[in-house]
Amino acid sequence: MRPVPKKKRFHHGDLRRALLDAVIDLYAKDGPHAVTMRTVAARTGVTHAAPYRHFHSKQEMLAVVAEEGFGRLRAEIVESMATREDPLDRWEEIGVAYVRFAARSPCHFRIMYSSDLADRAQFPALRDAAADAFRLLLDVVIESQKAGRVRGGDAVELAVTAWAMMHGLAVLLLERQVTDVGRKLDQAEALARSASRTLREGLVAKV
Amino acid sequence: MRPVPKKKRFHHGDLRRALLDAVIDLYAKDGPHAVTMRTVAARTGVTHAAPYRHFHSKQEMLAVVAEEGFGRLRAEIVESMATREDPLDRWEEIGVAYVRFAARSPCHFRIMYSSDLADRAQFPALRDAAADAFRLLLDVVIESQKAGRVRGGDAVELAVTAWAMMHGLAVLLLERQVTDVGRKLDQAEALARSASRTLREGLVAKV
DNA sequence: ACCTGAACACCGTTCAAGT
DNA sequence: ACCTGAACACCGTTCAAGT
Repeated sequence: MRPVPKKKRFHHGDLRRALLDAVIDLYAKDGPHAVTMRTVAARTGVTHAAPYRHFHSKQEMLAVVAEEGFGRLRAEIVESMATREDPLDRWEEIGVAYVRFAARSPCHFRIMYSSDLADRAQFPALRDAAADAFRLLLDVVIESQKAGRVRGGDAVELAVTAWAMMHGLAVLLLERQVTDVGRKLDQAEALARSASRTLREGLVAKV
Repeated sequence: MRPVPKKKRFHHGDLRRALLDAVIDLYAKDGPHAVTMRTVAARTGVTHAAPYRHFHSKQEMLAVVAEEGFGRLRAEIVESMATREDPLDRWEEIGVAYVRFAARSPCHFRIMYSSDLADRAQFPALRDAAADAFRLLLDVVIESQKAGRVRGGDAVELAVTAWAMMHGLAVLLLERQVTDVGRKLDQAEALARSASRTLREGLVAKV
């Protein structure tokens, strides 16, 4: 009846969790190259075959990390949206939150959009998590249109336009392709806010 | 005095060129995973150590491909700009050309912005080629400001905003994260044009 | 049920040796 | 000067075997 003490049943209470955390740790410490099945396993104190009990492949393990990243992004967007009432203000806040997430959680962001996970059909849970985050933006667009605050037209297209702008900013800042601008978090946020407002003007223009 | 016939001096007349072309061929045919020193070498009929006579590393070889990509992008932008006189029209045309390039040359585009080449300080020629392309956009922004056609402010910031939007669109379309929208080239171009015009409205707004 | 140890087929890179 | 052949230290993945 009495179960074996959980602590010593296996090497880890929760190896799966430990592996996912190790991915981010190693990525943050030594870069994307340092994240291998072998280093991740070693960091959690198991051999490099052990992770295959919890994930079918390295790709799947990274997909779970990415999925969690989209969950966190969504939570942060929801939180930032709560500070505003006006739909256009909310729109702006989403964009700023998106870029801020990329700046604060660069490892998650890079894994979320890594080319190895581009085939979303292969990772339904990841696709859904990404869609849930996008849905927040889409809802605000629809709300803004209903309130007559932005021009009509395909809501998805407008949402994609806004998303593209923020995604582009996040990527360019993260990859340091924007000369020095991305070094300070404040600058990244300020740039995102400025870009958001420019876009807002453009969207309001044709109401 | 008489040199050895060029044709048979070595296995290739221009192995370097053949290797660079093989990178794109393999990428287009079998994806990024298929591009290894060994497959690239095999495709050009040499052993996998031979490329090291022409490039210090795989990374450097890809950097040269990326550099050529930026050259082609720049040429296409110049060509598309020539069709317009008005600075704001030129601006729009740059954006469309950027997205069109990504849609037509996805392999080059992906290599140009691959995370492995993110450290531009390591590849000065690549950095310069990218800067040359960005310079086209920046010049149009400055021209537009001088003509009083868009609001004032830091020209680099405005140019980055425009670049970010088009880059974001290109990336999202290429990675098929925009649901189905990116399947047809025409749709990608149309979306880019629409987004460009929205942005233009936003930039004109505060003149 | 979960992990180990050894093996397999791959990588990128180096280097003595050939021509 | 340019390429080969063999070696090295890595990968991701598989699987019989242990507990």
